[in-house]
Amino acid sequence: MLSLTEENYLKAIYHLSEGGSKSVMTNEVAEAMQTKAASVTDMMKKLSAKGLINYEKYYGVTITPKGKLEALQVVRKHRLWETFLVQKLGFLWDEVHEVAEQLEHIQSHRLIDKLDEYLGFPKVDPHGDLIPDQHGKLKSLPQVPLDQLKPGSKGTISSVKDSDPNLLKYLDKIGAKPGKKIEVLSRETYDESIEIILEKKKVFVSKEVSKNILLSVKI
Amino acid sequence: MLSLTEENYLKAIYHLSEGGSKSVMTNEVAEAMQTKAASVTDMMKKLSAKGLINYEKYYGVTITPKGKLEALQVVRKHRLWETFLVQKLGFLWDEVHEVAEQLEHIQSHRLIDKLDEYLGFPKVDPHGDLIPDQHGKLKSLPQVPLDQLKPGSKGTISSVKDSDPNLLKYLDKIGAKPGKKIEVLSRETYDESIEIILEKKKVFVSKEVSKNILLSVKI
DNA sequence: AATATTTTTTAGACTAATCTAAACTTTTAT
DNA sequence: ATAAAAGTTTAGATTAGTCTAAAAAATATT
Repeated sequence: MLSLTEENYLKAIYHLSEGGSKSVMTNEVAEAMQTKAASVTDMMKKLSAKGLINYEKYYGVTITPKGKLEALQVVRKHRLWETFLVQKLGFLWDEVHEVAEQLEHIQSHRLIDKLDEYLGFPKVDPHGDLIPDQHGKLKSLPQVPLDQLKPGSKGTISSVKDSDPNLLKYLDKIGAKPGKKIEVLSRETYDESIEIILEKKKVFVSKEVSKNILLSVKI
Repeated sequence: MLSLTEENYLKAIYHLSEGGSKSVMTNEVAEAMQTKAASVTDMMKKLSAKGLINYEKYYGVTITPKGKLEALQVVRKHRLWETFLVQKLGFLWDEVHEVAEQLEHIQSHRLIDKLDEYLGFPKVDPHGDLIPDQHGKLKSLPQVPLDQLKPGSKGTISSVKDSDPNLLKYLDKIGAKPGKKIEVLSRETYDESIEIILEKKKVFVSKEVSKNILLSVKI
Protein backbone atom coordinates (compact mmCIF):
# COMPACT_ATOMS: atom_id res chain seq x y z
CA MET A 1 0.00 0.00 0.00
CA LEU A 2 1.22 3.48 -0.84
CA SER A 3 1.89 6.16 1.72
CA LEU A 4 0.07 9.47 1.47
CA THR A 5 3.25 11.09 0.19
CA GLU A 6 3.84 8.43 -2.42
CA GLU A 7 0.27 8.86 -3.65
CA ASN A 8 0.75 12.59 -3.96
CA TYR A 9 3.98 12.26 -5.94
CA LEU A 10 2.46 9.66 -8.20
CA LYS A 11 -0.59 11.81 -8.88
CA ALA A 12 1.63 14.82 -9.65
CA ILE A 13 3.67 12.72 -12.09
CA TYR A 14 0.49 11.42 -13.70
CA HIS A 15 -0.88 14.93 -14.24
CA LEU A 16 2.44 16.42 -15.40
CA SER A 17 2.90 13.57 -17.87
CA GLU A 18 -0.60 14.27 -19.22
CA GLY A 19 -1.90 10.87 -18.34
CA GLY A 20 1.36 9.03 -18.88
CA SER A 21 2.04 10.19 -22.42
CA LYS A 22 5.27 12.08 -21.80
CA SER A 23 8.19 11.93 -19.43
CA VAL A 24 8.49 14.28 -16.50
CA MET A 25 11.56 16.06 -15.16
CA THR A 26 12.71 16.27 -11.55
CA ASN A 27 12.31 20.05 -11.36
CA GLU A 28 8.76 19.94 -12.72
CA VAL A 29 7.77 17.56 -9.97
CA ALA A 30 9.60 19.66 -7.39
CA GLU A 31 7.64 22.73 -8.43
CA ALA A 32 4.31 20.90 -8.53
CA MET A 33 4.91 19.36 -5.11
CA GLN A 34 6.29 22.57 -3.57
CA THR A 35 9.45 20.79 -2.55
CA LYS A 36 13.15 20.58 -3.46
CA ALA A 37 14.68 18.62 -6.33
CA ALA A 38 16.72 16.51 -3.91
CA SER A 39 13.56 15.26 -2.21
CA VAL A 40 12.07 14.41 -5.59
CA THR A 41 15.12 12.36 -6.57
CA ASP A 42 14.75 10.34 -3.37
CA MET A 43 11.08 9.68 -4.03
CA MET A 44 11.72 8.77 -7.65
CA LYS A 45 14.04 5.99 -6.53
CA LYS A 46 11.39 4.76 -4.15
CA LEU A 47 8.54 4.78 -6.66
CA SER A 48 10.82 3.21 -9.24
CA ALA A 49 11.75 0.39 -6.83
CA LYS A 50 8.01 -0.26 -6.41
CA GLY A 51 7.54 -0.50 -10.17
CA LEU A 52 5.29 2.54 -10.40
CA ILE A 53 7.56 4.65 -12.59
CA ASN A 54 10.56 4.14 -14.86
CA TYR A 55 13.36 6.33 -13.64
CA GLU A 56 16.43 7.16 -15.69
CA LYS A 57 19.01 9.27 -13.91
CA TYR A 58 19.15 12.80 -15.33
CA TYR A 59 16.38 12.04 -17.85
CA GLY A 60 13.25 12.16 -15.73
CA VAL A 61 10.55 9.53 -15.30
CA THR A 62 7.69 7.93 -17.15
CA ILE A 63 4.76 6.32 -15.40
CA THR A 64 4.28 2.53 -15.70
CA PRO A 65 0.88 0.89 -16.29
CA LYS A 66 0.86 -0.13 -12.62
CA GLY A 67 1.68 3.43 -11.56
CA LYS A 68 -0.95 4.85 -13.86
CA LEU A 69 -3.59 2.60 -12.35
CA GLU A 70 -2.64 3.70 -8.83
CA ALA A 71 -2.67 7.35 -9.88
CA LEU A 72 -6.09 6.93 -11.49
CA GLN A 73 -7.50 5.45 -8.29
CA VAL A 74 -6.44 8.60 -6.46
CA VAL A 75 -7.83 10.82 -9.23
CA ARG A 76 -11.09 8.85 -9.07
CA LYS A 77 -11.37 9.42 -5.34
CA HIS A 78 -10.49 13.10 -5.64
CA ARG A 79 -13.14 13.74 -8.28
CA LEU A 80 -15.84 11.71 -6.57
CA TRP A 81 -15.27 13.62 -3.33
CA GLU A 82 -15.38 16.94 -5.19
CA THR A 83 -18.67 15.89 -6.72
CA PHE A 84 -20.00 14.95 -3.30
CA LEU A 85 -18.93 18.25 -1.75
CA VAL A 86 -20.65 20.28 -4.46
CA GLN A 87 -23.75 18.19 -5.15
CA LYS A 88 -24.58 17.07 -1.63
CA LEU A 89 -22.98 19.50 0.80
CA GLY A 90 -23.49 22.68 -1.25
CA PHE A 91 -19.87 23.75 -1.65
CA LEU A 92 -19.03 25.97 -4.62
CA TRP A 93 -16.91 24.30 -7.30
CA ASP A 94 -13.92 26.52 -6.55
CA GLU A 95 -13.95 25.76 -2.81
CA VAL A 96 -13.52 22.01 -2.92
CA HIS A 97 -9.97 21.35 -4.04
CA GLU A 98 -8.16 21.56 -0.69
CA VAL A 99 -10.60 19.33 1.15
CA ALA A 100 -10.65 16.81 -1.70
CA GLU A 101 -6.84 16.71 -1.51
CA GLN A 102 -7.26 15.27 1.97
CA LEU A 103 -10.26 13.03 1.29
CA GLU A 104 -8.61 11.38 -1.72
CA HIS A 105 -6.26 9.52 0.62
CA ILE A 106 -8.92 7.71 2.65
CA GLN A 107 -8.31 3.99 2.17
CA SER A 108 -11.49 1.98 1.61
CA HIS A 109 -12.64 0.48 -1.64
CA ARG A 110 -16.06 -0.11 -0.16
CA LEU A 111 -16.39 3.54 0.80
CA ILE A 112 -15.51 4.83 -2.62
CA ASP A 113 -17.79 2.39 -4.42
CA LYS A 114 -20.68 3.27 -2.12
CA LEU A 115 -19.98 6.97 -2.63
CA ASP A 116 -19.96 6.47 -6.40
CA GLU A 117 -23.33 4.73 -6.20
CA TYR A 118 -24.74 7.40 -3.87
CA LEU A 119 -23.80 10.10 -6.37
CA GLY A 120 -25.44 8.16 -9.21
CA PHE A 121 -22.20 7.06 -10.95
CA PRO A 122 -21.26 10.51 -12.24
CA LYS A 123 -19.08 10.68 -15.38
CA VAL A 124 -17.61 14.11 -14.65
CA ASP A 125 -16.75 16.16 -11.56
CA PRO A 126 -17.86 19.76 -10.89
CA HIS A 127 -14.94 21.10 -12.96
CA GLY A 128 -15.97 19.00 -15.94
CA ASP A 129 -13.09 16.54 -15.53
CA LEU A 130 -13.72 12.88 -16.23
CA ILE A 131 -14.06 10.49 -13.29
CA PRO A 132 -12.21 7.18 -13.86
CA ASP A 133 -14.09 3.97 -13.00
CA GLN A 134 -12.88 1.22 -10.57
CA HIS A 135 -10.50 -0.09 -13.22
CA GLY A 136 -9.06 3.31 -14.08
CA LYS A 137 -11.04 3.58 -17.32
CA LEU A 138 -12.04 7.06 -18.44
CA LYS A 139 -15.38 6.88 -20.26
CA SER A 140 -15.12 9.70 -22.75
CA LEU A 141 -18.00 12.10 -23.10
CA PRO A 142 -19.86 12.89 -26.34
CA GLN A 143 -17.66 14.88 -28.71
CA VAL A 144 -19.11 17.93 -30.40
CA PRO A 145 -17.41 20.42 -32.78
CA LEU A 146 -17.22 23.92 -31.26
CA ASP A 147 -19.27 25.48 -34.11
CA GLN A 148 -22.31 23.43 -33.06
CA LEU A 149 -22.41 24.58 -29.44
CA LYS A 150 -24.97 27.12 -28.26
CA PRO A 151 -23.97 30.24 -26.30
CA GLY A 152 -23.70 29.37 -22.59
CA SER A 153 -22.43 25.86 -23.06
CA LYS A 154 -19.07 24.67 -21.77
CA GLY A 155 -16.70 21.92 -22.78
CA THR A 156 -13.15 20.64 -22.71
CA ILE A 157 -11.03 20.45 -25.85
CA SER A 158 -10.54 16.77 -26.65
CA SER A 159 -8.95 16.92 -30.07
CA VAL A 160 -8.46 18.87 -33.31
CA LYS A 161 -9.80 17.47 -36.61
CA ASP A 162 -7.55 19.12 -39.18
CA SER A 163 -3.83 18.64 -38.60
CA ASP A 164 -2.74 21.53 -40.87
CA PRO A 165 0.35 23.02 -39.19
CA ASN A 166 -1.01 26.53 -39.74
CA LEU A 167 -4.14 25.70 -37.77
CA LEU A 168 -2.12 24.05 -35.00
CA LYS A 169 0.22 27.04 -34.81
CA TYR A 170 -2.76 29.38 -34.55
CA LEU A 171 -4.42 27.27 -31.86
CA ASP A 172 -1.18 27.20 -29.93
CA LYS A 173 -1.03 31.00 -30.12
CA ILE A 174 -4.47 31.42 -28.55
CA GLY A 175 -3.73 28.69 -25.99
CA ALA A 176 -6.17 26.10 -27.35
CA LYS A 177 -4.92 22.59 -26.66
CA PRO A 178 -6.52 19.34 -25.46
CA GLY A 179 -7.61 19.54 -21.85
CA LYS A 180 -8.31 23.28 -21.93
CA LYS A 181 -11.82 24.47 -21.01
CA ILE A 182 -13.96 26.57 -23.34
CA GLU A 183 -17.15 28.49 -22.64
CA VAL A 184 -19.21 29.74 -25.58
CA LEU A 185 -20.33 33.37 -25.20
CA SER A 186 -22.06 34.28 -28.49
CA ARG A 187 -22.23 33.64 -32.20
CA GLU A 188 -22.10 36.33 -34.94
CA THR A 189 -24.85 35.77 -37.50
CA TYR A 190 -22.88 37.57 -40.23
CA ASP A 191 -19.86 35.24 -40.55
CA GLU A 192 -20.77 32.53 -38.02
CA SER A 193 -17.67 33.40 -36.00
CA ILE A 194 -17.98 32.53 -32.33
CA GLU A 195 -16.86 34.31 -29.14
CA ILE A 196 -15.44 32.07 -26.42
CA ILE A 197 -13.68 32.24 -23.07
CA LEU A 198 -10.37 30.38 -23.16
CA GLU A 199 -7.74 30.60 -20.44
CA LYS A 200 -9.84 33.32 -18.77
CA LYS A 201 -9.61 35.53 -21.90
CA LYS A 202 -12.30 36.35 -24.47
CA VAL A 203 -11.41 35.35 -28.05
CA PHE A 204 -13.22 35.32 -31.39
CA VAL A 205 -12.71 32.27 -33.61
CA SER A 206 -13.90 31.90 -37.20
CA LYS A 207 -16.29 29.20 -38.45
CA GLU A 208 -13.31 27.61 -40.27
CA VAL A 209 -11.47 27.13 -37.00
CA SER A 210 -14.43 26.36 -34.73
CA LYS A 211 -15.62 23.41 -36.81
CA ASN A 212 -12.20 21.78 -36.30
CA ILE A 213 -12.14 21.97 -32.53
CA LEU A 214 -13.77 18.94 -30.91
CA LEU A 215 -15.04 19.35 -27.38
CA SER A 216 -16.19 16.81 -24.85
CA VAL A 217 -19.29 18.09 -23.13
CA LYS A 218 -21.53 17.04 -20.24
CA ILE A 219 -24.61 15.66 -22.02
CA MET B 1 -2.49 22.35 14.66
CA LEU B 2 -2.23 18.79 15.87
CA SER B 3 -0.69 15.97 13.88
CA LEU B 4 -2.74 12.90 13.10
CA THR B 5 -0.80 10.97 15.73
CA GLU B 6 -1.26 13.63 18.40
CA GLU B 7 -5.00 13.62 17.70
CA ASN B 8 -5.14 9.86 18.11
CA TYR B 9 -3.26 9.89 21.41
CA LEU B 10 -5.42 12.70 22.73
CA LYS B 11 -8.60 10.91 21.77
CA ALA B 12 -7.40 7.70 23.44
CA ILE B 13 -6.59 9.62 26.62
CA TYR B 14 -9.99 11.31 26.50
CA HIS B 15 -11.81 8.00 26.22
CA LEU B 16 -9.68 6.18 28.80
CA SER B 17 -10.18 9.02 31.27
CA GLU B 18 -13.94 8.73 30.74
CA GLY B 19 -14.28 12.24 29.43
CA GLY B 20 -11.49 13.73 31.54
CA SER B 21 -12.78 12.60 34.92
CA LYS B 22 -9.88 10.34 35.89
CA SER B 23 -6.16 10.10 35.27
CA VAL B 24 -4.73 7.66 32.78
CA MET B 25 -1.60 5.53 33.05
CA THR B 26 1.11 5.09 30.45
CA ASN B 27 0.46 1.38 29.97
CA GLU B 28 -3.27 1.91 29.44
CA VAL B 29 -2.53 4.32 26.63
CA ALA B 30 0.09 1.97 25.20
CA GLU B 31 -2.45 -0.85 25.05
CA ALA B 32 -5.18 1.34 23.58
CA MET B 33 -2.82 2.71 20.93
CA GLN B 34 -1.23 -0.66 20.16
CA THR B 35 2.20 0.75 20.87
CA LYS B 36 4.97 0.58 23.46
CA ALA B 37 5.11 2.41 26.77
CA ALA B 38 8.29 4.23 25.73
CA SER B 39 6.51 5.77 22.74
CA VAL B 40 3.67 6.88 25.00
CA THR B 41 6.06 8.59 27.39
CA ASP B 42 7.52 10.57 24.49
CA MET B 43 4.09 11.63 23.29
CA MET B 44 2.96 12.56 26.80
CA LYS B 45 5.82 15.04 27.06
CA LYS B 46 4.82 16.50 23.72
CA LEU B 47 1.13 16.84 24.51
CA SER B 48 2.01 18.22 27.92
CA ALA B 49 4.28 20.86 26.37
CA LYS B 50 1.33 21.90 24.20
CA GLY B 51 -0.90 22.32 27.24
CA LEU B 52 -3.28 19.53 26.25
CA ILE B 53 -2.60 17.23 29.20
CA ASN B 54 -1.05 17.46 32.67
CA TYR B 55 1.74 14.95 32.90
CA GLU B 56 3.32 13.84 36.15
CA LYS B 57 6.20 11.40 35.79
CA TYR B 58 5.23 7.91 36.97
CA TYR B 59 1.69 9.04 37.86
CA GLY B 60 -0.02 9.22 34.49
CA VAL B 61 -1.85 12.12 32.89
CA THR B 62 -5.07 14.08 33.17
CA ILE B 63 -6.58 15.95 30.24
CA THR B 64 -6.74 19.78 30.38
CA PRO B 65 -9.81 21.81 29.28
CA LYS B 66 -7.91 22.72 26.10
CA GLY B 67 -7.07 19.06 25.46
CA LYS B 68 -10.63 18.00 26.15
CA LEU B 69 -11.93 20.48 23.60
CA GLU B 70 -9.52 19.20 20.96
CA ALA B 71 -10.44 15.59 21.74
CA LEU B 72 -14.14 16.41 21.51
CA GLN B 73 -13.64 17.95 18.06
CA VAL B 74 -12.18 14.67 16.89
CA VAL B 75 -14.96 12.69 18.55
CA ARG B 76 -17.50 14.99 16.89
CA LYS B 77 -15.98 14.35 13.47
CA HIS B 78 -15.76 10.61 14.06
CA ARG B 79 -19.40 10.32 15.07
CA LEU B 80 -20.70 12.58 12.31
CA TRP B 81 -18.85 10.53 9.71
CA GLU B 82 -20.20 7.29 11.18
CA THR B 83 -23.67 8.74 10.95
CA PHE B 84 -23.06 9.71 7.33
CA LEU B 85 -21.74 6.27 6.42
CA VAL B 86 -24.77 4.52 7.88
CA GLN B 87 -27.56 6.95 7.05
CA LYS B 88 -26.47 8.05 3.60
CA LEU B 89 -24.16 5.40 2.19
CA GLY B 90 -25.93 2.36 3.64
CA PHE B 91 -23.09 0.91 5.72
CA LEU B 92 -24.05 -1.28 8.67
CA TRP B 93 -23.33 0.21 12.08
CA ASP B 94 -20.60 -2.33 12.81
CA GLU B 95 -18.74 -1.68 9.55
CA VAL B 96 -18.01 2.01 9.96
CA HIS B 97 -15.41 2.32 12.68
CA GLU B 98 -12.23 1.82 10.63
CA VAL B 99 -13.22 4.25 7.91
CA ALA B 100 -14.38 6.84 10.44
CA GLU B 101 -10.97 6.51 12.13
CA GLN B 102 -9.49 7.90 8.93
CA LEU B 103 -12.18 10.46 8.12
CA GLU B 104 -12.04 12.00 11.60
CA HIS B 105 -8.66 13.55 10.76
CA ILE B 106 -9.79 15.57 7.75
CA GLN B 107 -9.09 19.21 8.57
CA SER B 108 -11.91 21.56 7.55
CA HIS B 109 -14.33 23.27 9.89
CA ARG B 110 -16.51 24.18 6.94
CA LEU B 111 -16.73 20.55 5.84
CA ILE B 112 -17.77 19.27 9.22
CA ASP B 113 -20.36 21.99 9.76
CA LYS B 114 -21.85 21.35 6.30
CA LEU B 115 -21.89 17.62 6.98
CA ASP B 116 -23.65 18.22 10.31
CA GLU B 117 -26.28 20.31 8.55
CA TYR B 118 -26.66 17.75 5.74
CA LEU B 119 -27.34 15.03 8.32
CA GLY B 120 -29.93 17.21 10.06
CA PHE B 121 -27.84 18.01 13.16
CA PRO B 122 -28.03 14.50 14.66
CA LYS B 123 -27.67 14.18 18.46
CA VAL B 124 -26.43 10.59 18.44
CA ASP B 125 -24.40 8.38 16.11
CA PRO B 126 -25.42 4.91 14.87
CA HIS B 127 -24.03 3.32 18.06
CA GLY B 128 -26.15 5.59 20.23
CA ASP B 129 -23.19 7.72 21.35
CA LEU B 130 -23.69 11.44 21.76
CA ILE B 131 -22.31 13.79 19.09
CA PRO B 132 -20.62 16.88 20.59
CA ASP B 133 -21.49 20.26 19.03
CA GLN B 134 -18.96 22.79 17.56
CA HIS B 135 -18.06 23.91 21.08
CA GLY B 136 -17.59 20.40 22.43
CA LYS B 137 -20.89 20.41 24.29
CA LEU B 138 -22.67 17.09 24.67
CA LYS B 139 -26.43 17.67 24.68
CA SER B 140 -27.70 14.91 26.91
CA LEU B 141 -30.62 12.81 25.79
CA PRO B 142 -33.86 12.29 27.72
CA GLN B 143 -33.29 10.11 30.78
CA VAL B 144 -35.66 7.25 31.48
CA PRO B 145 -35.57 4.65 34.31
CA LEU B 146 -34.99 1.14 32.98
CA ASP B 147 -38.31 -0.16 34.38
CA GLN B 148 -40.25 2.16 32.09
CA LEU B 149 -38.68 0.92 28.85
CA LYS B 150 -40.59 -1.37 26.51
CA PRO B 151 -39.06 -4.61 25.18
CA GLY B 152 -36.95 -3.87 22.09
CA SER B 153 -35.74 -0.46 23.23
CA LYS B 154 -32.09 0.36 23.75
CA GLY B 155 -30.26 2.87 25.88
CA THR B 156 -27.03 3.80 27.59
CA ILE B 157 -26.68 3.85 31.36
CA SER B 158 -26.29 7.48 32.40
CA SER B 159 -26.57 7.26 36.19
CA VAL B 160 -27.91 5.34 39.16
CA LYS B 161 -30.55 6.92 41.42
CA ASP B 162 -30.00 5.11 44.71
CA SER B 163 -26.43 5.20 46.04
CA ASP B 164 -26.87 2.28 48.48
CA PRO B 165 -23.50 0.43 48.45
CA ASN B 166 -25.30 -2.89 48.18
CA LEU B 167 -26.97 -1.79 44.95
CA LEU B 168 -23.72 -0.41 43.57
CA LYS B 169 -21.89 -3.63 44.45
CA TYR B 170 -24.57 -5.66 42.70
CA LEU B 171 -24.49 -3.46 39.60
CA ASP B 172 -20.75 -3.74 39.51
CA LYS B 173 -21.09 -7.52 39.62
CA ILE B 174 -23.35 -7.64 36.57
CA GLY B 175 -21.21 -5.05 34.77
CA ALA B 176 -23.73 -2.21 34.83
CA LYS B 177 -21.97 1.14 34.95
CA PRO B 178 -22.46 4.52 33.25
CA GLY B 179 -21.68 4.35 29.55
CA LYS B 180 -22.69 0.69 29.15
CA LYS B 181 -25.41 -0.15 26.65
CA ILE B 182 -28.59 -2.00 27.55
CA GLU B 183 -31.20 -3.62 25.35
CA VAL B 184 -34.54 -4.60 26.87
CA LEU B 185 -35.68 -8.08 25.90
CA SER B 186 -38.85 -8.76 27.88
CA ARG B 187 -40.74 -8.04 31.08
CA GLU B 188 -42.21 -10.66 33.43
CA THR B 189 -45.78 -9.79 34.35
CA TYR B 190 -45.55 -11.72 37.62
CA ASP B 191 -42.87 -9.71 39.46
CA GLU B 192 -42.16 -6.98 36.89
CA SER B 193 -38.58 -8.17 36.60
CA ILE B 194 -36.99 -7.36 33.26
CA GLU B 195 -34.63 -9.28 30.98
CA ILE B 196 -31.90 -7.26 29.36
CA ILE B 197 -28.75 -7.67 27.28
CA LEU B 198 -25.75 -6.15 29.04
CA GLU B 199 -22.15 -6.68 27.95
CA LYS B 200 -23.43 -9.19 25.38
CA LYS B 201 -24.96 -11.35 28.15
CA LYS B 202 -28.63 -11.85 29.07
CA VAL B 203 -29.49 -10.88 32.64
CA PHE B 204 -32.70 -10.60 34.69
CA VAL B 205 -33.02 -7.58 36.97
CA SER B 206 -35.76 -7.00 39.54
CA LYS B 207 -38.18 -4.08 39.53
CA GLU B 208 -36.33 -2.76 42.62
CA VAL B 209 -33.09 -2.52 40.66
CA SER B 210 -34.48 -1.50 37.27
CA LYS B 211 -36.25 1.58 38.61
CA ASN B 212 -32.89 2.86 39.88
CA ILE B 213 -31.00 2.57 36.62
CA LEU B 214 -31.35 5.73 34.51
CA LEU B 215 -30.79 5.38 30.78
CA SER B 216 -30.33 7.97 28.08
CA VAL B 217 -32.31 6.97 25.04
CA LYS B 218 -32.76 8.17 21.46
CA ILE B 219 -36.17 9.91 21.55
C1' DA C 1 35.01 22.34 -29.24
C1' DA C 2 35.56 24.38 -25.00
C1' DT C 3 33.34 26.79 -21.48
C1' DA C 4 29.47 28.48 -18.90
C1' DT C 5 24.95 27.58 -17.20
C1' DT C 6 21.35 24.79 -15.70
C1' DT C 7 19.67 20.63 -13.91
C1' DT C 8 20.09 16.60 -11.25
C1' DT C 9 22.16 13.65 -7.95
C1' DT C 10 24.71 12.52 -3.76
C1' DA C 11 26.17 13.11 0.91
C1' DG C 12 25.11 14.29 5.30
C1' DA C 13 21.96 16.31 8.65
C1' DC C 14 17.21 17.11 10.84
C1' DT C 15 12.36 15.98 12.67
C1' DA C 16 8.43 13.02 14.01
C1' DA C 17 7.25 8.77 15.41
C1' DT C 18 8.62 4.55 16.52
C1' DC C 19 11.39 0.66 18.76
C1' DT C 20 14.64 -2.20 22.20
C1' DA C 21 17.25 -2.53 26.19
C1' DA C 22 18.75 -0.69 30.35
C1' DA C 23 17.88 2.19 34.35
C1' DC C 24 14.91 3.92 37.54
C1' DT C 25 10.34 4.43 40.49
C1' DT C 26 6.46 2.74 42.56
C1' DT C 27 3.77 -0.94 44.27
C1' DT C 28 3.16 -5.49 46.14
C1' DA C 29 4.32 -9.36 48.81
C1' DT C 30 6.78 -11.57 52.03
C1' DA D 1 11.11 -3.28 56.18
C1' DT D 2 13.04 -5.24 52.59
C1' DA D 3 13.04 -7.83 48.41
C1' DA D 4 10.58 -8.94 44.28
C1' DA D 5 7.53 -7.55 40.75
C1' DA D 6 5.37 -4.32 37.94
C1' DG D 7 5.31 -0.09 35.64
C1' DT D 8 7.70 3.98 33.69
C1' DT D 9 11.35 6.61 31.86
C1' DT D 10 15.76 7.36 29.53
C1' DA D 11 19.22 6.47 26.11
C1' DG D 12 20.26 5.32 21.73
C1' DA D 13 18.86 3.41 17.18
C1' DT D 14 15.62 3.24 13.03
C1' DT D 15 12.53 4.82 9.24
C1' DA D 16 10.07 8.18 6.15
C1' DG D 17 10.33 12.41 4.46
C1' DT D 18 12.54 16.54 4.25
C1' DC D 19 16.47 19.95 3.76
C1' DT D 20 21.26 22.35 2.39
C1' DA D 21 25.51 22.26 0.19
C1' DA D 22 28.62 20.14 -2.81
C1' DA D 23 29.52 17.15 -6.76
C1' DA D 24 28.32 15.43 -11.20
C1' DA D 25 26.01 15.36 -15.62
C1' DA D 26 23.46 17.44 -19.37
C1' DT D 27 22.47 21.43 -22.09
C1' DA D 28 23.38 25.99 -23.96
C1' DT D 29 26.56 29.56 -25.52
C1' DT D 30 30.21 31.45 -27.57
